[in-house]
Amino acid sequence: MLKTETEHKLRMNPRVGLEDKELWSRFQALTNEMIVTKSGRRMFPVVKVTVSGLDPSAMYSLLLEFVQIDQHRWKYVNGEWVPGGKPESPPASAVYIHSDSPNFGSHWMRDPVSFAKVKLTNKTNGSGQIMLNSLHKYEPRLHVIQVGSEQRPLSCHAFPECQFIAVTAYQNEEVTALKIKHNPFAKAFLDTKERPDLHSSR
Amino acid sequence: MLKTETEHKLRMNPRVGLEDKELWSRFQALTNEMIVTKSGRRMFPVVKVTVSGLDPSAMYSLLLEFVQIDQHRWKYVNGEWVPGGKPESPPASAVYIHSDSPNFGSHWMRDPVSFAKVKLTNKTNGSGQIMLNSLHKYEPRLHVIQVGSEQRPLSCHAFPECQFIAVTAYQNEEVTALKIKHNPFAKAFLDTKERPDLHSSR
DNA sequence: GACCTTCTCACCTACGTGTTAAGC
DNA sequence: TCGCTTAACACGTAGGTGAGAAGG
Repeated sequence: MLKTETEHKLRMNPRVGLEDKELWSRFQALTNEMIVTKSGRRMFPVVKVTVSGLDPSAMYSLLLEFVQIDQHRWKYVNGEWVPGGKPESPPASAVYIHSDSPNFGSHWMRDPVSFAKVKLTNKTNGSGQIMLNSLHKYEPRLHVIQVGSEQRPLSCHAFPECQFIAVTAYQNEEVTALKIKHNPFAKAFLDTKERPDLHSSR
Repeated sequence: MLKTETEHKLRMNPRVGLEDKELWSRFQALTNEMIVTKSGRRMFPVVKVTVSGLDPSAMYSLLLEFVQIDQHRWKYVNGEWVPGGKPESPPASAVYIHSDSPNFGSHWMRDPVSFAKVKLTNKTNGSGQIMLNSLHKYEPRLHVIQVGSEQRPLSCHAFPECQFIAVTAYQNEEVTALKIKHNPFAKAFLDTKERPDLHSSR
């Protein structure tokens, strides 16, 4: 069953699944926002994927690309995101290489692959950080690349549930509340930002 | 100059250098000790090496092996380590695979390679931790392995300066004092363990 | 003035230290 | 008792949060 010809490996078709889809969908319903800072800010939720269909003994790299999915700049007015203004020139390629790269197919398929450490910025920074235009809309896409053999992409998988607008400060307070509710690092703000429909004492 | 034949790559001779030799030597002079715990304990100092002489485009893994260098169990008596008792059966192979593995020769040669995250234990634990026999003497050795092509070791480099006795609690208080003096994580104990020949009044 | 960005801050998570007392 | 191991602990490092004030 397991052919070893390079020809066979190149034809393998990776399958990709997004984890935490329910949480992502709740942010998507509100129009998600991600903070960008000079020194780089992590994403929350985290893009986390299950991968299958790779050759266990072949070598791959996993890349997360951030694609600006429309031309206009966005603006938050009266509780709503509306297109407006002139678009910024799209920055250089926004591609994060997963730090486990390169690695065997068996490694990528063993456990879900987390992109927790990717950092978003609005300044040209030291390597490893992703520069985005503030107030523009992005969609993350996963690329699986086989090492050697021309490095051409084996597959590309888009995550529409993970679309977001890059911001330097949160605009929609419902987004803020949902981030605080689920991100352990924001636990300090749990008391003050609880939804009014919950027990608000204490 | 750069031949691409596999035959050539296999013949390349990696060169390895140990960093922080001066610090390691100071511990060696006292007979170094490393704590082992159930949940795993990091080493201090950290084994850190510079690597050169690899094929930049070939793929390698770096392994740190802990070799039990003599048969007897050691005992700390009257400020001295003396051999004694019967030796434990040597445990299964104690080999730590650097988490950047596998990677290109260019990656390993770009910056010094740190083994800061290796954890030493005295219990059979979840993977990734190195089990050692307490009160036995060990020497770390670095193996450079080329991926594919039979996985046979390209080179093996021993670090006699890094020999240590595994312990569950420090025996020589001079070792303790030197660890506290240089390990940032032990800064809480700097006041109480200062050498008497230094200014001891804050 | 309105909008967007930057900086500092308190407050967390997460975990690496040797100490100490208890366990065996 | 003695020797060795374990677990709880206080106190650090390192760095991820949004808040809020200040800057442009």
